[in-house]
Amino acid sequence: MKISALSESSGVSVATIRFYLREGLVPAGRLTATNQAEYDEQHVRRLRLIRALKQVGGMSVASMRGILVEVDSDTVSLHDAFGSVMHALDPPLPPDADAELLAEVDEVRAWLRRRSWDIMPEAPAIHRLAEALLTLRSFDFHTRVTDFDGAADSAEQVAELEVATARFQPDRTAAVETMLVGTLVYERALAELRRLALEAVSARTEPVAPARRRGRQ
Amino acid sequence: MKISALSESSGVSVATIRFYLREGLVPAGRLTATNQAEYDEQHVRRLRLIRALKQVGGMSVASMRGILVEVDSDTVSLHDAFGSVMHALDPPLPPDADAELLAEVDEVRAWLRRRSWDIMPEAPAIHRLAEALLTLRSFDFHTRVTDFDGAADSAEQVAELEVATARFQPDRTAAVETMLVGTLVYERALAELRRLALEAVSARTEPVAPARRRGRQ
DNA sequence: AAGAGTGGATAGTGATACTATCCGTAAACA
DNA sequence: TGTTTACGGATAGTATCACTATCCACTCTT
Repeated sequence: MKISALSESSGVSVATIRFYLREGLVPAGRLTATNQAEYDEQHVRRLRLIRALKQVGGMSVASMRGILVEVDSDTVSLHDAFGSVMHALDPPLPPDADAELLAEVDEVRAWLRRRSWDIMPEAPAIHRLAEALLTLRSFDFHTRVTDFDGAADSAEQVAELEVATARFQPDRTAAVETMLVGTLVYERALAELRRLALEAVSARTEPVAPARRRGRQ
Repeated sequence: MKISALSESSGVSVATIRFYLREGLVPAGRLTATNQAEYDEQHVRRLRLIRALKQVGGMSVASMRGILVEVDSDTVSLHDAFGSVMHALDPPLPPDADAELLAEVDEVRAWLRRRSWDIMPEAPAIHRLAEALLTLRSFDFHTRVTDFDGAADSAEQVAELEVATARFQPDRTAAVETMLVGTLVYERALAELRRLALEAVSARTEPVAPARRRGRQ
C-alpha cells in the first residue's frame, strides 16, 4: 500500500500523514526505494486510533506521541503495557502537593485496599481522583471516596468486559490499542449517560409544569 | 473591590481578567468613574468557575463563553437553565447523520423510555452516547445501551446528590454554576475511578508473577 | 504635586496543528 | 522510451488560540 492508498483508506490527507510520520505518531513504512515506501493495515489501524484519540479524547499531538510510544514499547507482560498506557494517559502531576491533597490520597489508597483493588501505589489516577474530590468539596459537594462504592462496582463490571475484549485481539499492539480506545470511549459514553441522568433527575425534582416557581430556589 | 484586589483574591492576573472581560466571560464591573470599576464576590466566583472549566473540562474560551451565556441567561425554571447548560456543554452536532447513527439513537431513546427518564428528545447527549456506542463497536466492543443499566443506576444516585447540592445554593446563578462544575468534576472523578478499576481487573486477570507469558495472548 | 493604578484599545507573542511548496528521484503509463 | 505522475524529505508558511505587552488619557491615593 502506497501513501496515497493509505490516505484513501484512512480518510487522512497525505500531507497530514507525512506530518504524523515526522512527529513519530505513525511508524515509518518499509522503504522499497529511496523515494517509495510500503504501508499496511497496521498503519490504517494506527491512523484510526489517532483520530479516536483526537476526537474523543481531545488529545494533542504531543500527548498522543507520549502514549503511542508506550503502545509500541515491548514490555514483557500485557498488564505492564496497559499500566504504562494508563499512566501516560493522565497528565503528569504538578509537584505542588499540599497536605490536604496527600491526606485525600491516603484515603483513596485505604479505600482501594478495602476493595482489594491491586493498584500501583504511584498510579496518577489516584492523585487525580483525590484532586477531583478536593475540587468537588471546594464547590460545596460533600463527597468522599466511600460514596463511590456503587460506581466502583459498575465500573468493575465494564472493566471486565474491556479487558476481555482487549485480550481477545490478535496481537499485542492491537490489544493495547483496544484497551486505550476502550478506556477513552467508554469514559465518553458514561459521561453522556451521567448527563442524561442529571437531566432526568432534575426533571423529576422540578417537573415542567404550567405553574412555575420564580426567584431563588 | 478594584481589579487588582480581584486579581489578588482569584489568582488570575490583571491582564488576563481584562482579557476575560473583553471576551465576555466575566461580567463588567460597576463603573464608579470613567476609569474605575467595582468588582465583588460574584466576579471572584466566576473566575474560580472559569479555572475549573479550563483545567478539569479542558474548555476553550469560545466554548466557555457559550456556556457562561447560558449560565447568566434568566430562564424561568432552574430545570430549563440546567438543560441549556447541559446542551451547551456537548459540542454542536455535525449534520452528517447516517442511518446507522439514527438507528442507534432510536435504541437509546427506547432505553431511556424504559427507564422512565424524562429527557428532551433532541438532547445532544443522546446523539453523543449513540456515537460513542458506534465507535466502541467499530473497535470490537460489542456494547449495547442495555449493558449500561448498572451504570445508569449508580449515575442516577450521584445525580440525586448533585441536583440536591445545586438547589441548595443561595441564588440562581450559583445553583447553575454548581450544577455545571459538578457535572464536569464528577465526570473526571468517575473517569479516574474507571481507570483504577481497569488496572485492578487487568492485574487480577494477569497477575504479576515470576513466570511470565510471552507473545500473543 | 507625584506616582501608581485604571479602563480601553491595539499590537505582539509563543504554541499548536497542520498546509504548501520545492527538490531530486522513481514508478506508471503511453 | 519518453513523459507524466507520485513519492520521500525538507523547509517555510498559515490560521487559530490564549494570552501578554504597550500605549494612552485619566483619576485615585498619598
